[in-house]
Amino acid sequence: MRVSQEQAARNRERILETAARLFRENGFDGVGLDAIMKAAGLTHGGFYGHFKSKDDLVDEAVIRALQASGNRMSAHQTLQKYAQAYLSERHWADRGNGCVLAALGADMARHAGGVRAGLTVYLGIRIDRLANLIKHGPRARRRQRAIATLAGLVGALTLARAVDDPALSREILAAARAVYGADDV
Amino acid sequence: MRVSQEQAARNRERILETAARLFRENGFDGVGLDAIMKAAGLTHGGFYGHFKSKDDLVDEAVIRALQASGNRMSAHQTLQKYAQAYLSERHWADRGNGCVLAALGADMARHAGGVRAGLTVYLGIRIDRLANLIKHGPRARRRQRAIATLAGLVGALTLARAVDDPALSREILAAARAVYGADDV
DNA sequence: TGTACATCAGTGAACGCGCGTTCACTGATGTAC
DNA sequence: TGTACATCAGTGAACGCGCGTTCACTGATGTAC
Repeated sequence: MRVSQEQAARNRERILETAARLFRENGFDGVGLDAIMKAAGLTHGGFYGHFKSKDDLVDEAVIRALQASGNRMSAHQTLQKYAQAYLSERHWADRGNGCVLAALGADMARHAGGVRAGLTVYLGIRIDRLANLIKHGPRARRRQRAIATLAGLVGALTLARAVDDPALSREILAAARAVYGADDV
Repeated sequence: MRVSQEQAARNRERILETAARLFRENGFDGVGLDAIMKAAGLTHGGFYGHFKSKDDLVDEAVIRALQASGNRMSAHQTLQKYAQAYLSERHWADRGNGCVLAALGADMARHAGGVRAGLTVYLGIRIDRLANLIKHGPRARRRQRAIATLAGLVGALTLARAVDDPALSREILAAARAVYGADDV
């Protein structure tokens, strides 16, 4: 049954958002088109009316999620506040809607195609913005600290999620908050 | 054709080492038993004489790789030297023999079974050792810095590998070396 | 504004391939005499 | 020490399932008159 063009556009959006969430929760290989389409309220056959292939969907979904987290970052006015939010237990628990770098970092490194190119552009922008949030020091040094801090956030969240023991997870997050969320960064 | 017990034990070792490498290069879902057994010089049918299932192999291979990187860490006498080696371009390029946390961090977080439990134990030990390498400050503060530094190393390597542009990869590694490999950490 | 028809978004069955797992078989190893 | 037989590590074909992809079909939408 045909559907209005507006509805079709909405469906496409919902597929993208659902995929962006399910990929972060289960990895690119950990969720199938069938599950994605079903979660988006459609049947799997209609997928190829919207996207060329699963890889195509991966590309678009990742780029969309990257932009979303970029916007989320921009809501914070200091590096410290961003770090506190990033390293919160809420973010730790909500992998599906959280940072793509922490949820899919290793997966993207292995993935062929447009994902890594999109990430490169996006990460450059994010580093610039983070560097601007740092107050003290010469420009090159601020950029260094921005990169190192971003790496610290991503690594801490990744480790806190990989570990099995909630107490250790909390300790990792708290330690990273103490170091990266401190005023002297 | 039957094989001597010593040869069988050697074959099991080779399967484990091959799997530990291929998993780091391609992810748990990115390499099949067929490819692992072939790379180990055997046929795939013999796999179940050595392991109960692929998940079982994942568990053993990860634990083995974690121990190996723990030994590698112990070879460095200061946190700074360890950071310099960890953030080298050599480590960046050699994912198959490098740090499991950077190569499979997100994958392990999603994986059910023994992998995460093994990682928890191992990571606790590693944090202890890193904290002992830090000279200044009270015990709790040294532990905080050890965790934050480890997170920074893992995150920086992950990002440097995920990005598409070699110049940006090198900049990430260099920035992290400057911050985490400095004497004041 | 109403009618007739072409378009096309979505459906669900089917295909083919890869991969984890099983199994009958082979032949060298290990052991009992 | 030599022989006969049981054991069992490894082989390769086969199975079954899941998943990406295709396709004939449906029926509501959009459009031409």
